[in-house]
Amino acid sequence: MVDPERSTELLWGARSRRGLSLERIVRAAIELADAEGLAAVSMRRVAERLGFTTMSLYRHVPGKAELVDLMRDEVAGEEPAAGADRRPGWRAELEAWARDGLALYRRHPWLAEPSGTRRVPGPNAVAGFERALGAAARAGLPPAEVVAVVTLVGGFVESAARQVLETARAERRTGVSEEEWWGARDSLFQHLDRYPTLSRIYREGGYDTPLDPFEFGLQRVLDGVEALVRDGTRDETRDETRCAVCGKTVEAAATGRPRDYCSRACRQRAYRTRKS
Amino acid sequence: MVDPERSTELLWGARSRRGLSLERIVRAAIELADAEGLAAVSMRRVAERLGFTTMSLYRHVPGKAELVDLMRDEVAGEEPAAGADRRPGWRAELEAWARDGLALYRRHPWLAEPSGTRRVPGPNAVAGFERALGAAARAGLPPAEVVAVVTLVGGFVESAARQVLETARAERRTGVSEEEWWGARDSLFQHLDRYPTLSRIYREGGYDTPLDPFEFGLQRVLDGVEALVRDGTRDETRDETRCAVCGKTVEAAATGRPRDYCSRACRQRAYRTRKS
DNA sequence: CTCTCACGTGTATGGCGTATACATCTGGTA
DNA sequence: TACCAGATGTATACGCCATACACGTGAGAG
Repeated sequence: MVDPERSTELLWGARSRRGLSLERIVRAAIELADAEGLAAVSMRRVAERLGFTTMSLYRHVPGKAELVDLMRDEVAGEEPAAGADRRPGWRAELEAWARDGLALYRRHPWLAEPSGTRRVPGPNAVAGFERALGAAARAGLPPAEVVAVVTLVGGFVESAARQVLETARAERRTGVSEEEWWGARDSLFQHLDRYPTLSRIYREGGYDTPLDPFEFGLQRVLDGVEALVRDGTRDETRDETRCAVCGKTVEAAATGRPRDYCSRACRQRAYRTRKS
Repeated sequence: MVDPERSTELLWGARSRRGLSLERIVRAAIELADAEGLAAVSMRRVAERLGFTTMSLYRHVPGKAELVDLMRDEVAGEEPAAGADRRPGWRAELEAWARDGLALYRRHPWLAEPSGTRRVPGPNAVAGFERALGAAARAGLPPAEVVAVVTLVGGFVESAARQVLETARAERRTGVSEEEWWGARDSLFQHLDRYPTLSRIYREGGYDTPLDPFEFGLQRVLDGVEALVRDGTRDETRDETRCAVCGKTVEAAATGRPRDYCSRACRQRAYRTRKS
């Protein structure tokens, strides 16, 4: 059903050979999704918006999964807002990348919507990845850690975007704020005295002015990366190395092994990965 | 279509009033999802597995969305593996919580699968949340930050679980390892010289033995939280406070305002949130 | 013993992705 | 100019999905 091979071919192939229809289909689908969400994107509706029959789409796109892949990569190619701050340094660059990512999700909220299709990276998505790699690489980390850092930040952006968009959607749906909505869920909060910490934190005002999950999380994540960077540059001659799985600093064993793991669990994981 | 009110009522209500069917339905649906994925869970298939007609389910469950809510909360109530390490201290507890979360995703991979339904928290999910709040609260952070930390870690676990399960699924599907799969995508990698950093990192072996995204990311995230904790306890008498949006440390302005923001962007965001 | 009503069934509707067979349009060659 | 092959669009149909609605039916309450 889902054919990654065909998807990559479409994503990377010479797009406008005949200059015509594939792009119009993708664009129409994006407009539909922007207006009504991913759920509204059906082959029927896209075709009808273009004034064609449903099956005509299949002359240009193998199926819906590939269409969604193309939609994703198409919007990934949009230029980030030029006005934003572009300070130098790996942290500022990574931060800007993350912020551009969130802006992309804001422009196209359906990106955060679940779709059964597996994601195949297209040229525009890879270009974004490249940009993030460049930023992370300037931190001076070893290559595998550069990749892991970008994966981490990228995953965080998606997760935070989902949270932010979810609450935004909840507010818009009924016209009431998130706070009021939860306030009305008596049926839920009736039971909350079973949870002492939760209700204590609620009483103490932990929910009154919630921190922005994106801004807060981003700073924590980048702080974590920064700790890793500092840890690595601190002292090159020292007899310590990094766990090859999770990156924790570990003192080299007396035996002088070339690579160490911070725990049995991590060692096992490394072996399991290699066995393939 | 999706009715949160009804969902909460079902999730929190006295479950086995008549002792029988709702639980059997949920359990059958979970078995189906465990075996064949969320996509295989249709009202037909669930009913047929129980030896009833499709419509009989609607006597016990208002619709599919609510069924999925119930499935999620049901598995959220499973006991975490008892053998795991249970060291004290907020960091170890939060780490254990995250690891239990990942284990849950491993037992029920469909949790990470996208489903159009919005998630309504049930009692078991809230119990997990309570546990994480307790751990984070022991770090001595102000309440709003405790909530934000748990949100961050929870979001990370979901994101990392998705990544881990995705690669695991990719390996199983064709029987080849992730590495070989990507190696076979010539049509993709042909174009990769357009991306200098990416190909340099690839050449330098950044992809040869990738770090475990869960283990690596978890340590970074917790390092970030730890930096926040240390920052807060370091010096209470100092004339500094935290940005009310993103948690960055900021020096109090000369004017002695009660609450400060680290940047114009964060101040704007705070106002926008309050306007509701 | 009857009434009632929760529970299960049968049938139908409208939407979906897409397989297959057919029609039409177009451009290159004879 | 005539013709034909391939590209492009169309018509119809199938099987799946969630679910609305009207209808039985059987066990417990009065």
